[in-house]
Amino acid sequence: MSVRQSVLALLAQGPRYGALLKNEFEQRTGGTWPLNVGQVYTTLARLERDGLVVAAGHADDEGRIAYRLTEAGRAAAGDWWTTPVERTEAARDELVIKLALAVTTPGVDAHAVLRAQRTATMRHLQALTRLKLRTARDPKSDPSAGPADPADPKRIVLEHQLFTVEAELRWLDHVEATLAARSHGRLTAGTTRHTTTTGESS
Amino acid sequence: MSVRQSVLALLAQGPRYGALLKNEFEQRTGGTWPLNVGQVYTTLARLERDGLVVAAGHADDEGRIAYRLTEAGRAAAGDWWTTPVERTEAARDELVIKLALAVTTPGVDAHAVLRAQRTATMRHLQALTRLKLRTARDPKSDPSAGPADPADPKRIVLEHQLFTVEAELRWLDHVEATLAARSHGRLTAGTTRHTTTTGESS
DNA sequence: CGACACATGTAACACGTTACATGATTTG
DNA sequence: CAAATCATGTAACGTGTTACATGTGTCG
Repeated sequence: MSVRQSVLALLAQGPRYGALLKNEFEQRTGGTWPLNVGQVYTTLARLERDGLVVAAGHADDEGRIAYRLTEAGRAAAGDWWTTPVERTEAARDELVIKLALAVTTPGVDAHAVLRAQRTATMRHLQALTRLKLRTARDPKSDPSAGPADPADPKRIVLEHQLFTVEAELRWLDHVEATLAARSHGRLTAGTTRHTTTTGESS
Repeated sequence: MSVRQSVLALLAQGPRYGALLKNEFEQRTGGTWPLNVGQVYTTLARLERDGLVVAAGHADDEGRIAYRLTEAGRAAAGDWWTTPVERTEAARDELVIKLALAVTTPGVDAHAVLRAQRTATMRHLQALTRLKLRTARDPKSDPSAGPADPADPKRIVLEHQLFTVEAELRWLDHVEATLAARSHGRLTAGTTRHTTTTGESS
């Protein structure tokens, strides 16, 4: 629903045409998520089908076709701001499912899965940290703009990623520690392998 | 891809029929994610189309039709365990997108959005904490089973949710603090409204 | 027998996403 | 003029998801 809602939110600022919506979405989300133009048009078509937007009819001088919100559309856009995103139903997270299955599947070395994931997550965290440092001393294109805009969407998005990845890492460590504690008492299953240094498995 | 991969992983333990796959998935993920049986069948059909599984042909005495992995299927299942989940391309997160747009949309009170979300997230966190406490002293159905199974998928999933929600909360606070700092120095844009108590916008 | 639970399966839709076709305008 | 750019739009596919139709035992 993110793209759909975003298009609504952007249109709430005034009529826009497809390609502009693409650009505005990408800029306003800090260039984090590329948005295929085609998807904007499919989204607009679906929104029109649902009576939330209407096309301005025919193209202007440059072939652009603006869309604007209907009353229902304006309501939907407004609701988005006031209604919190519901995390009640936990999202199906591939990593969590994978680990839950891993620890309950005989013959699968959950430790190996954990270690591989940890490495990848670690790498990701480092990449994000580098990105943050770089962005911090290069705020968009304004070399002497003071202490960086607090409302910079790029910053907000990046920091969310950092918080999230850090949490994932902590969780991985936590699970590993918990699992390690088990192996201490006694070596439970015969299928569990402990390769001390290598991380590879054929 | 989660359902698809999960079905592959379960089938790697041996042939299964549809309804059994549903049950096993739900149990092994701690009952966190209900899985519509119909989806199992559609998934199986798609896996068969892709040559990863094959049906055992005709139903057994009780009308069950088992599926088993092909060679390609076995390979795909194995790859899942060794290949880490890639978070490189940040997932489109509705909340993050929403806030990024909120802080860059004139006329939208980002503070109000933040506060509403914070309340909801807080509530969610409390629900999870309660759930954890309850589960802690009631490990599935074994009243005297010692210090709870470390490999309990329910525990793993629940803890991931806790880590994640806590991170989200920290992030929300962080953004709020950052934004608040801005209002302190000087009132930046003319479009920014500071409704001290109300959170409504027409 | 009738109700219920179990099991299979299909049809339909949602959103996201990409690849491709087309036209117009700008620019070297 | 040719190439690049901007813009629109469609067709097709992928996964997830639900609603519904159907058959088959079991049990009171």
